[in-house]
Amino acid sequence: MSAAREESRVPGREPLTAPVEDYLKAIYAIGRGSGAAATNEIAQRLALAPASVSGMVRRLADQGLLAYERYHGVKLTESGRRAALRTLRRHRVIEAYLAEALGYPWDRVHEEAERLEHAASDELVDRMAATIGEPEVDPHGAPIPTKDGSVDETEYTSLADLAVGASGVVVRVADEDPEMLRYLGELSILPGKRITVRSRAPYDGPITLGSGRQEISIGPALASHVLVAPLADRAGKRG
Amino acid sequence: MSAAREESRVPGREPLTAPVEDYLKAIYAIGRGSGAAATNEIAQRLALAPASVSGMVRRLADQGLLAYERYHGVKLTESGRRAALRTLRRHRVIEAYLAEALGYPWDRVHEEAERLEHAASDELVDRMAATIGEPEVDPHGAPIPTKDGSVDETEYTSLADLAVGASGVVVRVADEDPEMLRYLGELSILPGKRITVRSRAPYDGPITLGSGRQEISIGPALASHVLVAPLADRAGKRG
DNA sequence: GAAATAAGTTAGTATGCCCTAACTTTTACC
DNA sequence: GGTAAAAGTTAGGGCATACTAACTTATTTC
Repeated sequence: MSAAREESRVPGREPLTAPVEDYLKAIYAIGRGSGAAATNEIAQRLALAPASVSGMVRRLADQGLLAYERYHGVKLTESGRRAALRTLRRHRVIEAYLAEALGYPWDRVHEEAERLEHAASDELVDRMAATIGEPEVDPHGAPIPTKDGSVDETEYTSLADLAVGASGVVVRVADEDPEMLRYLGELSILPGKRITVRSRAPYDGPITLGSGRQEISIGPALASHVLVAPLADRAGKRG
Repeated sequence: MSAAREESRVPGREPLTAPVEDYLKAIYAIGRGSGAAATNEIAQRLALAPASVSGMVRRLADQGLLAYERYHGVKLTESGRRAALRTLRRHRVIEAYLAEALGYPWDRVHEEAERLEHAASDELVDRMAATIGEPEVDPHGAPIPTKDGSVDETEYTSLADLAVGASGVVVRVADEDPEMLRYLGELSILPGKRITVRSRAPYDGPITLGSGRQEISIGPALASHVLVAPLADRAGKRG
């Protein structure tokens, strides 16, 4: 039980609140690399009212974490970007650790990490990473930022955009929806899996894939959540 | 005013906030077994103003977690006790896990656990416990409550109360002060260690101990933070 | 057992973060 | 290029938790 509640800082990090870290993560995810994040999109990702975002965004700008121009969205400052990447590192290392060291199924690591990322110190996260061999990606294939704040920001191709005949290796799947993850698991569409687009039905219809020795068929909504590294054999992207 | 709040439950636990969990832990620690907890003592443990405690205590009573009589302190209800023990289990399992699985030094597990206990799900805590073999005590020797809410509440003797000539096994040390823990570590006064009181200087002076093949001397303030299970050989308690 | 002291409470205020309702600015379209 | 729709903002509240200052109740002391 803590006496001396004083500062209660987490070692190696300014004491950002959980909501603030969530805002920064969301803004990073939206404007990855460059673009500005729209108030409405932040609100949607965080399941908040746009008005709430306006208020918070102003405070974050005052703290120097965001560059904010009224009516024109926000961008992370360098300091904001660093804070976002620290949180992202925490999140993904925790996900990887839960899966690797504690046998968590990949569809449930996200939710647990979502809470732990705000409580774990950098030291804990670094120990976790070391214990499981400094992984470079989380269980869904998302790259883990390094301690010094760099990330692989390669933009991969969505499976929904891969042309018929093209092959690729699944590098990453969206991590938030447990049901979707379980389904992808059943189909064994997992990071590392090599797949080939065999056919696409018209009007955004099902996509048929060759994957290993089996053939499977998925809808475009699902396909859009699967990112692949195209293999240079026959075809490229589809417009 | 407040009634049951819906959303965002942590699996297997009512959605208590971090402050509430801290209050319950503190109240449990104060009145362990029976007694009522005084407002001032709660305030001191949590490093809060007494007025803040009055306010919170009323709300917790409204929620059925405390029995509260104005001007006469509080006691945990059965529901409050269960909640306190869940948090305590989380705390101690996490401490044990950090030490065992991640190589944390015993003087730093407390602080980290203090934050994680509010974010970890019961499932995570149970997986941690299973992974390190269902420990019964944390690294400082404190008993870990079981999932179904029972704890060993044995009251041990403080080393400060052990009579000259008496022997005992260290079962537990206070866990909050890292510096003290490092010092105890240097002296290798650790849970499991067998010690004998060789002499006591008068006027609350230093206590000389035989411990293994060495002889060490500690002050009564430190000794009061070391709990021992007396061995029935020569003498009993003092005072 | 009354006065002094300690302990505890209420009142009023602050902060962080959220909401809805109403208003303003930007954008998109004919 | 003016107007409707979309996007964003401000105004005004609410809730949880904390604080200080002032008041009340309980306990101690002579």
